[in-house]
Amino acid sequence: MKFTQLLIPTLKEVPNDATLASHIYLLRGGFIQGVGSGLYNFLPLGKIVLDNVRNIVKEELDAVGAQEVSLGFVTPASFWIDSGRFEKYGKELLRFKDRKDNEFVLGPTHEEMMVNLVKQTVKSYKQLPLNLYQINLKFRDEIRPRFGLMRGREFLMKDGYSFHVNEDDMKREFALMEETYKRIFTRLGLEFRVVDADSGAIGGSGSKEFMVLANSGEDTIVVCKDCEYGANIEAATRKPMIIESEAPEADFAKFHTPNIKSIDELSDFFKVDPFYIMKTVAMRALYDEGRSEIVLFVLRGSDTLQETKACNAVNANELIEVSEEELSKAGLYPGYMGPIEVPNNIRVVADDALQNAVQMICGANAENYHFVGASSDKISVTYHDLIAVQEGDKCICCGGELTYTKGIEVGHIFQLGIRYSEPLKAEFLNEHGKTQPFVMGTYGIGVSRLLAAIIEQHHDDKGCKWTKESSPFDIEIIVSNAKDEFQSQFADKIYYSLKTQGIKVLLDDRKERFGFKMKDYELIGIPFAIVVGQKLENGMVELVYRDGRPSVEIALKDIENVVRELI
RNA sequence: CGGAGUGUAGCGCAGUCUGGUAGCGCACCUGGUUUGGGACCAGGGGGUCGAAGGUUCGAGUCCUUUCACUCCGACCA
Repeated sequence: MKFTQLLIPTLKEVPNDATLASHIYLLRGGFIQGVGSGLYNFLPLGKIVLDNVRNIVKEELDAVGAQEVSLGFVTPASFWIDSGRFEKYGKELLRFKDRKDNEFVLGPTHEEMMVNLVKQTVKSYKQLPLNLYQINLKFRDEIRPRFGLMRGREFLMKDGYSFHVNEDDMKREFALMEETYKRIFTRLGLEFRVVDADSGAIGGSGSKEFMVLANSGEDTIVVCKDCEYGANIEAATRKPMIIESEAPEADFAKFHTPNIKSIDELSDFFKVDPFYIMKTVAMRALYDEGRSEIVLFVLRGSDTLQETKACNAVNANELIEVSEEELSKAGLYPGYMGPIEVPNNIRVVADDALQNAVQMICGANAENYHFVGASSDKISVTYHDLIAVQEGDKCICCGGELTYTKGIEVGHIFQLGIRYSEPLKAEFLNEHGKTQPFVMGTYGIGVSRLLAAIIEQHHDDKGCKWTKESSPFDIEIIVSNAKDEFQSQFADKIYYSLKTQGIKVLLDDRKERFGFKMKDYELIGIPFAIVVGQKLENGMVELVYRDGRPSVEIALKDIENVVRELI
């Protein structure tokens, strides 16, 4: 394409609402245009990149037997009522009515639609397995859209769903999707990590996230320095801690501890490691239909509570903080709460690390008193993994040191099982002629988010640095002085020549000064450029690398070979 | 939803405190000079000052209401 024929409105100044590199450069480079909170138009360049990413996703999925479909963006509310998500999904679900007062939903994800599609068309085990996907718009009325394409309300997502006769076959497909996703992100030139994840609102058992490593990422992930282990902080586990300092020894007793409330104060007062103190965190758990209760989460004083894990442990929709008034109304004393002699049958959940714990100190649920010599046989609770893994903890796989890093979630795959097929009565006849629900998996990729992720990982202070397969063009030709007939004609000649060879070329034929065009080239971020300039008279052009390598001069006769080499 | 902030030309901003002819830079149009790192000169076009109401002889500026957007916290591809 010729620059003069393309709409590429590059911006010299930073739009004031953009803070993140990807947001700034995508706007400045003329890839996208903001139209409202979390809503963007894709301009010609942005659309080309989006299609590149989309095509890679499609190619890889088709290659392993998945089939593309396209589901309606507007979905009847009845589907959502049937699955129970009409209420549960909350305000993110954009609902509206048509002229006849029928209720509809803009699809935020398409489990219901896809299950319905398959339910109507697949009746026999002979038609399985089946993996269907689409690459389509989604709309989620996010509480707080931000960071440009990173978290829009309307976004492009690839969502895939697989249907199987049993768990084993679903797990086989799940593993296949993991491998396929790795190929997709590798082709896009991304440095990423596959991590264990929490399943969240979608539900299901095993789930894995694909994280693009970038400091601006919104997720904290735990990785092992010595092995492949990686997990979202929400799902990360560790090797049980071993403490060197001795456990205190005391018979079970109530101990006067006036004004000694925090773990630190207790640790000082009793001269024991926080490891031997029980920390009790009170949270209010919210359930469906407005029900809620106070729950006490108990863990070792050396640990901190991971809220997502805690939320899952009690099957709540959400955990919120409890005010001091609510606590005292419930008969609880901040600083003196504990799992023993709990008032009013308040629910208590303890961390796995407290199973069989002895010689612990914990709040006595009485003001100014703690118990000493407490052991887990004194308490009747359920045990769950509740702790947030800390940097420096030991890897559960190999014992290596765990550290934190930041990631952008670009893919998430789930083993759903019969979570949707059963309530929606999506069933088939198995080989024994018996009715059984489909065993499902579901697989998502944030396609438009990938554009942001690529730039987050590949940019400098001048602009974008698109990776080979994502770049809108393979190479750019810059005419140094477009009014110089000799330069223009020559640039034109190699432009057409490369183009006929199937190379995607952008010719900057604008009548602007050299510096102006170089700045735009760097901002847009195509991997290579050929500068046709003054040296042309000596039979030379210049090859510029966007990745920072020094440019080199090449002879005219070598241009095509060099270019073919590069791409 | 809680906290903070911003709405003035396509973009970035000043003007608002202290009411008195709506400005600057970039971009855009015309002509000319320039042409290897976002050129220069001259001329020009473009605004219901987010919206509604009020105070006033007079409101971008003061008052009330409202809308939108952005940033910091709980959700997610």
